[in-house]
Amino acid sequence: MNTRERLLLSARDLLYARNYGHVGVKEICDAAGVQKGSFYHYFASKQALALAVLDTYFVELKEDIFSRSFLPSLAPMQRIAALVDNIYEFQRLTREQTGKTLGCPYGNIVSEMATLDETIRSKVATFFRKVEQEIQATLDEAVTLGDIPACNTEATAAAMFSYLEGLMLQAKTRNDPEVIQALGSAVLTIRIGAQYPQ
Amino acid sequence: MNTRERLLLSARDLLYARNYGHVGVKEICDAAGVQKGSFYHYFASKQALALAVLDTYFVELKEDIFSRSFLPSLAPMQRIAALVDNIYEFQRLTREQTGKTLGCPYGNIVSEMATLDETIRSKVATFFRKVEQEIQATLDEAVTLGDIPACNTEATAAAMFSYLEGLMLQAKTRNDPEVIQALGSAVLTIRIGAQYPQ
DNA sequence: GGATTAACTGACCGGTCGGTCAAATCATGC
DNA sequence: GCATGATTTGACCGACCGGTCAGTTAATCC
Repeated sequence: MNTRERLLLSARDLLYARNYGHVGVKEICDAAGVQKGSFYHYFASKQALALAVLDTYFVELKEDIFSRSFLPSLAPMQRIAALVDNIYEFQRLTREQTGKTLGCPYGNIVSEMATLDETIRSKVATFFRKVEQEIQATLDEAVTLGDIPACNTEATAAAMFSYLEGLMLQAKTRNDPEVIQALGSAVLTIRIGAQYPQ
Repeated sequence: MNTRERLLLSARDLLYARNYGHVGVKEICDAAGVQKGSFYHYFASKQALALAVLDTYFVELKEDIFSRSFLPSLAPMQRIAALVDNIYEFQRLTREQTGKTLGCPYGNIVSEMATLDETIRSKVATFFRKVEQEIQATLDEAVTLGDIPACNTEATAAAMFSYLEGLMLQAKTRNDPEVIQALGSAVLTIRIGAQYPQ
């Protein structure tokens, strides 16, 4: 594995576990077996590294979870239910491996950095929008199929995603992923602008 | 105003705006017009200061918002709607004053510190539970009055609160409090364990 | 083989971190 | 006036921060 990739992998794990401000460049280098000088051969700054981690590995994680949730074989609303299951499973796994429930990688970094680094904030904001659009497309399909009454699917998708972020923060706060399973089903009850009573 | 109080007030504002790891003891002291030595006369550590801020000013903020939401003159579910309104109003105000949407003070610090400081994590977890209990009591009242069908009010309260945390994270991510108003009404649609179709 | 460039090394930079401490100053009660 | 304890001061500590840089090594190309 090349140097740049080793740095990105170490950074991914350390940043997710302990956040940007609490992880030093030296620590990332040590974990990757790389000298500090080499770090700055591949990345212009610590911030540039963090952006690269967001763009590659954190996005990869989202792709992985989404591809296992948004299956054509499932009915639209079942895909959203599967998304909750897969988020739960991922949080449960990291809890098993690290002893800590770490929450959402994107949610963590944006909570920490939104007011301090506009580049990071807007990158996460764009990422969030994309996720919401995927959920919205699923809701549109559900409406078309008549599975749910017509509603404001854009707003409902944003609300559902906000709820999932809230759930992951709850799980991190309690250091217990089970809350995601216990409360996850409610994501399906969220509705904005429903045109008919349910 | 005495020295300890000045330190707490400076810490409250700085910690809320820029988070624990990104604010130094010296900066808090400078803002309060206090020497560093004096700081350690009143607080054993930076962590102790943060805990004191949580216990006093952040709790005070919550009390303030809740007392203006959970009014006996309002029907139970209207109180929850009022809670959303007051959260929105607070985020809008801080955005107006600081140019940034700062999100939930508790959510921010627990997102940053949950994996690094068990004392802080459990304090926030306990605080969250209390908030959920207040919401639950309101839901119980709504069920008793027949305003909503019976449901698992404990789980529903936790889910509603998670949603509110998610909304505040969204507002911070977009640096725009309006999302709280746009999506806030959906909190009333969240339901877990409803015994009858709505 | 010689030149060029990429990759890497490790010491070093100024500055900041949380925290300490002995001494000075202040307020209080007797 | 004097003693006592609370409060304040500001210099100081070692560790660490993100980042730099001159120089070495390794790979590539003509």
